[in-house]
Amino acid sequence: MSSTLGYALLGLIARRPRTGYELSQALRVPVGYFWTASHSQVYPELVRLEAERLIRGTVVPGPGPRDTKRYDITADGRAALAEWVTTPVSDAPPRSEELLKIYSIWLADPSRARTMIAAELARHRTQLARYEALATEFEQAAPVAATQPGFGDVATLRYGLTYERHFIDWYEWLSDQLR
Amino acid sequence: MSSTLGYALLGLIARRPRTGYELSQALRVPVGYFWTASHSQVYPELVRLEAERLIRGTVVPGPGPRDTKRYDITADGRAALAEWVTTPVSDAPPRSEELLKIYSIWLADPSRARTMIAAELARHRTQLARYEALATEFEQAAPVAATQPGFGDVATLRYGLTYERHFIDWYEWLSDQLR
DNA sequence: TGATGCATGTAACTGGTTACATGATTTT
DNA sequence: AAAATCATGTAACCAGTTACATGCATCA
Repeated sequence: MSSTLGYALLGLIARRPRTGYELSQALRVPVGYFWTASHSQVYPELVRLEAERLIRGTVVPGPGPRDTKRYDITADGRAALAEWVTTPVSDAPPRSEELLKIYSIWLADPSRARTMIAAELARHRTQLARYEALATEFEQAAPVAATQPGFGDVATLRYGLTYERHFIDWYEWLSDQLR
Repeated sequence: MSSTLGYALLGLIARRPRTGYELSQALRVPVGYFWTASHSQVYPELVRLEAERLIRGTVVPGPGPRDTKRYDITADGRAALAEWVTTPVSDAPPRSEELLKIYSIWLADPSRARTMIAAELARHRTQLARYEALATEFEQAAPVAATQPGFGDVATLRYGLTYERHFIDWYEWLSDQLR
């Protein structure tokens, strides 16, 4: 196997069996806070994963009008996923359009630049608030061991939280510089 | 105009005229620390930018065997770039394969997980050291106004620096959790 | 009766990566 | 003599986005 999307799907199915529709819905919001996909990507990928015997689909009567297919992970799928998570990530740095804009911010009109930065700050503060609300929920629940699925949620949420805080700090510094 | 790559190129050319080859070289290392491209993307994009009169190319004798084309930004190009940098970024969250792996780390063999995390920590520490060396250089130079090209470098480097520190803190927390 | 949700697909297009191609000059 | 650098392109492929298509059930 190869594609990152495939592993994103395996990661979801490994937690509990799901239908293609449910997986498509889940991927509209970023999995682990940093991966999205559209349903037009999901359905063909599920076909590929099943062909490779990493997941198994069984037709069940759906809650909607049509029958639906519920996918479950196989032993092979679980092994493939467990192996993938510990292989080194590609060393290509992540792309950021946001940073690329700041690279050329020096030639923008200063008042427009300040407006733009204020808008980005607001956006990141909203996101931070969302993460903080989730974090509060998590803290009230029982602590999770590192071998429980919930650990993935806690760890990625913690990253999201500090990621947004760091972004906000930086934008605050930036808006200071433009004053 | 539209493509992000086009704006990355404009951002470089706005600082000083460059040849296609020089631009390809510059983009092998991420511009603003967060955007790369290969030469096979750069050359066609330069043709498009010139067709839109955002840049102007003049043939000059190159340092190598072939003649080369040196591109300079036009008034239109500068205006397009200045406008783009203050328009809101797409609200799609950035993708991160790294985070997606952590989302499923719970089902990995714990000792392999620890090894992987140690490797990622080392990678981020190396990157941080690189950024810190650059930051020291910048601090020794004269301070730059927000309307000077150097401001883009200083601001993006500052982001890179805190980004890596934040990543390192998070991985340290993570390796604590796995112990 | 019109919108929303359930449910699954295909097609066209865009952006990016990898590989292939060519050929002169300079350095080892 | 071979490798690296200069210099610029094309082609094939892969991943991801947007749009198109269908049709039933439920709710406002």
